[in-house]
Amino acid sequence: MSTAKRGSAVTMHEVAARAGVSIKTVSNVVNGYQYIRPATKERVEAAIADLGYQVNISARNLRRGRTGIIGLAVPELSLPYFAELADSVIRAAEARGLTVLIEQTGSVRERELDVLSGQRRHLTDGLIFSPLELGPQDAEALHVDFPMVLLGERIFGGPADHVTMNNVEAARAATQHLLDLGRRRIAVIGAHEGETVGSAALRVQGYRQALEEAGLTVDPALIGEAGLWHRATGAETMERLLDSGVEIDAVFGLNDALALGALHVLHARRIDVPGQIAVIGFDDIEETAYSSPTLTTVAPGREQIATTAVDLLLARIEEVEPGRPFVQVITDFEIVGRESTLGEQGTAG
Amino acid sequence: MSTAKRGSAVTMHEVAARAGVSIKTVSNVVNGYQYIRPATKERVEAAIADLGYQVNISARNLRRGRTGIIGLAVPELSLPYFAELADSVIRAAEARGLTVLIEQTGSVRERELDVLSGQRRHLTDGLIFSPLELGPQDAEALHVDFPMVLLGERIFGGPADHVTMNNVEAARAATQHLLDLGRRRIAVIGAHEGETVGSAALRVQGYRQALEEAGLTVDPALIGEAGLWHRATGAETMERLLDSGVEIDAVFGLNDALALGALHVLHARRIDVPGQIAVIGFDDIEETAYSSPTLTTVAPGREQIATTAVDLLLARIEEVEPGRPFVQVITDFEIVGRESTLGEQGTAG
DNA sequence: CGGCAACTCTACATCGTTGTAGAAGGCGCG
DNA sequence: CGCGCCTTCTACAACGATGTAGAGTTGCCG
Repeated sequence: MSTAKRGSAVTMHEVAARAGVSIKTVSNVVNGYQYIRPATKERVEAAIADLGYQVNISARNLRRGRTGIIGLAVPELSLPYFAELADSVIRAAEARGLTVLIEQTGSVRERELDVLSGQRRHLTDGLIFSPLELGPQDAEALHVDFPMVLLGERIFGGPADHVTMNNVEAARAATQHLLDLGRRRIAVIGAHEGETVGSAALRVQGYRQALEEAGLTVDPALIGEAGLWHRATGAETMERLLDSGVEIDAVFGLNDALALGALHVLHARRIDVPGQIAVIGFDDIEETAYSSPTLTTVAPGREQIATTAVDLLLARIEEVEPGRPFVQVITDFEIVGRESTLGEQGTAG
Repeated sequence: MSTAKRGSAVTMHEVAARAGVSIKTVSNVVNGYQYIRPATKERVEAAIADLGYQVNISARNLRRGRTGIIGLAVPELSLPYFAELADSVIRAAEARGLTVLIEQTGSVRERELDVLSGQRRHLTDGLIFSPLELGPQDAEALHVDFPMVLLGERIFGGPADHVTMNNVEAARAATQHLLDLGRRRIAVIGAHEGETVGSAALRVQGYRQALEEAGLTVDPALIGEAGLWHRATGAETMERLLDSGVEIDAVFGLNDALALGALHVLHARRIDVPGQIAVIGFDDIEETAYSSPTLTTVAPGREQIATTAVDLLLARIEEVEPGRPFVQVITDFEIVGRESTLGEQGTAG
């Protein structure tokens, strides 16, 4: 039914010629301009179908000064949390007619800085950026002149919209969950020594708060460092803690990967979870519902984060409200209780 | 040091004016044209730096007819295998100066077809496509006139380059691994009834081959259907098989997610793995090295698949060899033995 | 019936870059 | 000296779309 010869691009000129109208009328039809006689519209549409015409996005972008693409910069897609986040962002963007271009920073500071200044910014209308390594010394770099939404705590006072969960509060709740179960020797896995503004610091802070509110003192021997928040480092840190001989009856993994790594070690060492040691994670990645035992964790409202971020970015791109001050949106979280703290009763159907 | 006012885009005209040269000379400098006096080049470069100029990619794309972006269409990033694959593809593309735009098809046939004809094709120079749902009836749709590389078995005789592992052979090896351990009642999870060309069919075929070579007959009661290859469906199928009362001493999950779902159920039912039932998966996603027990699986050479696919696509895009016939590249695989079949001896470090 | 508004469509300039063609100057060589 | 060749740079016309301005038509109202 269609003569579609897409290889050698059909342009509006050819469609216009076939329909016997001007090229601008074709443009008008394509863009849904209202003042077109139905008969003309039909002729143009028929010509479009016959020739298999599709608009040249590069040309449109050039003319409109917009690309319809937004960038999403994350550490790595092989980290399940970011893969799931990317999934949600892509869905949210798609629902709003946007396409997503993903950049991986590999949690390397230099690459995170590149993202802010790189060539790729010209391919996109805006950026959703989840930095891990940038610190206060990079605040200046965040003063960019394109629409950007940052994911994660507003740690630098940076000039951009932020979407984040309340890390301190969520970590406090996670710790409280363990305290409620009668645990008193709660280890942390994933702390970053010296850091004061990142997720690690905030979550540790929440942990401390919960302990202090419960009248307990924080034992430094229970704070396990882990630079990268991967399964492997979680496993290593767990081993280090166990080998140190310090008494432990619960573990708070600052993200799920760490907690899963810890779970792995506990299993290997035949330590009963949650009998001897209860474990809680953070992020609610899908895997936590299928590990053995299933992992109690903090669900950060991924969908909500994604849609909020896309909406904020779109508002900036479209300059709905030109001088709007930068906002910080705090999303909801929830403790999802599973076997690693509740035991068998935590089992789902 | 730089007067950078990027908001209202600096163009080549302004750079040219400031450097006192023609706009084309600026273009020449930017593109590394060789016949430029060093002095001129310096002046232009200084002007570029002063004004914070960056080329407008849309304009360049329009003029060059290329975008430097390749599309990657996968079912879902929340499936770890595809997230890890996307990770590898992005890295490979980046190393070759390309950017990747991801599309999720959600394993919906209609959306997979959209990918082949959609608007987005104009944003990209080519496509790496991992279809799951397209069947023989869609062969026609695969006749596209843009560069495309398909991931997965060359199931439709489609006119495109293919990169795939040998599914049949790999599944045969996986099954053989279980047979070598003395297992005889090997269940399969993830079969697709009636399918003859997809990964499911090919892997089941490999399974059958191995059994037949071992002189065993294939018991239909051991073949568990599971449409979606998710953890949840793996769990459901495992439960169904167990409840059916059929004797089982091993399970072959046609992908890791299914196997992990099965593992979860076995754990919940206190069935010893691999004591009573050994489990093997397929894909070697990172999670398999950290599950409890760790999961034996088939590693498909993800990096190799990604780099090969990107290279093939790039060759098509650049028409290195215009009429080159379509190739099918078979990548290597490897059985990674872990606890779920080998028991404790399978433990790493 | 004149005038004004609402339609419908068109010509042209323009977005910012790069390819083509060629001008201008210098140099070597016969 | 004159020719050709290399070097350096420029003017101009594209790429394919859309915004602007405005030319014709209708139709309605007073």
